[in-house]
Amino acid sequence: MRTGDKRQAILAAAIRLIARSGLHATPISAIAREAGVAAGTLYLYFPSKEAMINALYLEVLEERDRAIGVGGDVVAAVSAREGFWQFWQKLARWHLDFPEHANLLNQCQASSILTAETRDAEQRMHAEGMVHFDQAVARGTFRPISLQVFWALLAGPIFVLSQMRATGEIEITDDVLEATFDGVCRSVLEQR
Amino acid sequence: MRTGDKRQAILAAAIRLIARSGLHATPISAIAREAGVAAGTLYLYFPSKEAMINALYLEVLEERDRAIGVGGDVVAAVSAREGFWQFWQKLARWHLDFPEHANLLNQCQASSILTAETRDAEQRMHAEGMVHFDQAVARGTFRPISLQVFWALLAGPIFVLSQMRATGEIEITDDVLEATFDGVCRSVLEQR
DNA sequence: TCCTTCTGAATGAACGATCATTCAGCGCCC
DNA sequence: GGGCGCTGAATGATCGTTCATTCAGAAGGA
Repeated sequence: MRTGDKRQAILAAAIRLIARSGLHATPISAIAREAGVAAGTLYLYFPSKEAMINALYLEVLEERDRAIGVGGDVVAAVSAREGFWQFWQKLARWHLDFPEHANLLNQCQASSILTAETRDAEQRMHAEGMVHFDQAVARGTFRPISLQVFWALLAGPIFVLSQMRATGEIEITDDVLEATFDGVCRSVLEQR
Repeated sequence: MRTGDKRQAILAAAIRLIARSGLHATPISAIAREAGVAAGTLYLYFPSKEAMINALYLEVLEERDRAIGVGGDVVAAVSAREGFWQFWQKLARWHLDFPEHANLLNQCQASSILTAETRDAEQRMHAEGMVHFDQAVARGTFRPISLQVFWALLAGPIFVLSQMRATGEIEITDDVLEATFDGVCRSVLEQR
């Protein structure tokens, strides 16, 4: 087993269990058992449970950012809608392909377990994405709205669909995804 | 103190503490202290902590449904956009006026603490809202999309804005609300 | 009206279970 | 044999839940 594999095993186990049982009902002992390590091993990699969850949150966030790219799709495509689709679809697919990861982000954000340092790190991560957004607005690709409203209109529907599917309220087909994307386009894209 | 006041005091205390500390870090002892009752008193009103949270979830959900009405606004207004605004704005205002309540819904939904009975009860609550939606689609008020996609496009942005404000990432002004609503209208309203 | 009896809501100390965390010791590889 | 990665039993704190006890007030008789 390579160095660092145990760390990844612990984080992967934590994601599975937190998604299955919730943050409130996922003890260290269960995470260690699921990861196939001893409880004490966890404290070789993280100073505390809270620190572990914060590290997990940031790693999952980075994973998602890596999966959707830095936003280069929007600038490199033939049409505004096509470029935006590439970007939006990656974000949606990630949330649907990794429901446990998406759920972890949700639980962490809502439960006030994240420290100020974690939130700062998140802000710094998102800072580079803003550059692409400003450029796209200046070019007339997006309607002139603030970045926050833009993100709410773009990502909010994905989060709701993802959560609906987690509770079995809906099955996400390509039709559903395209219908949602069509709506999102109308809300944020400059119609010409 | 009237009969039932203690029950309400317990639920109100639970909302405050769960929003402040998270579901994972809110013991019965703290809820009882915050409510000004003994720990044992909690078990006169609820069979267990889990049952208390489930009851709390349903009551907050009913409270929200009561605040936004049954959807009569959409049918009774002079214009489609005006009627939809009345409805959408109530939903948005509720989430912004009661951030602790909104956060509770979020934490409960994400943490798999809700029982199958609770989810069933929620489904039954939402059933009546569908009737208005179907009528509005038939009348040509809304674009022909499924109820789930409609809800995702309508409510998703509100949830994101509400969560952003909770973390201090944004201040919600009337401008922000109107810009978001404008986007939502473009995505779900039939443009004529 | 006054005294006695009864009721049940409320209490909070106590309980066993379980939690996060620690650390002395084990085994493995250089 | 020495150092390192890892173990898992031990620890004290804290958890959800219980229940013997309290006591304010309702009920009823004289």
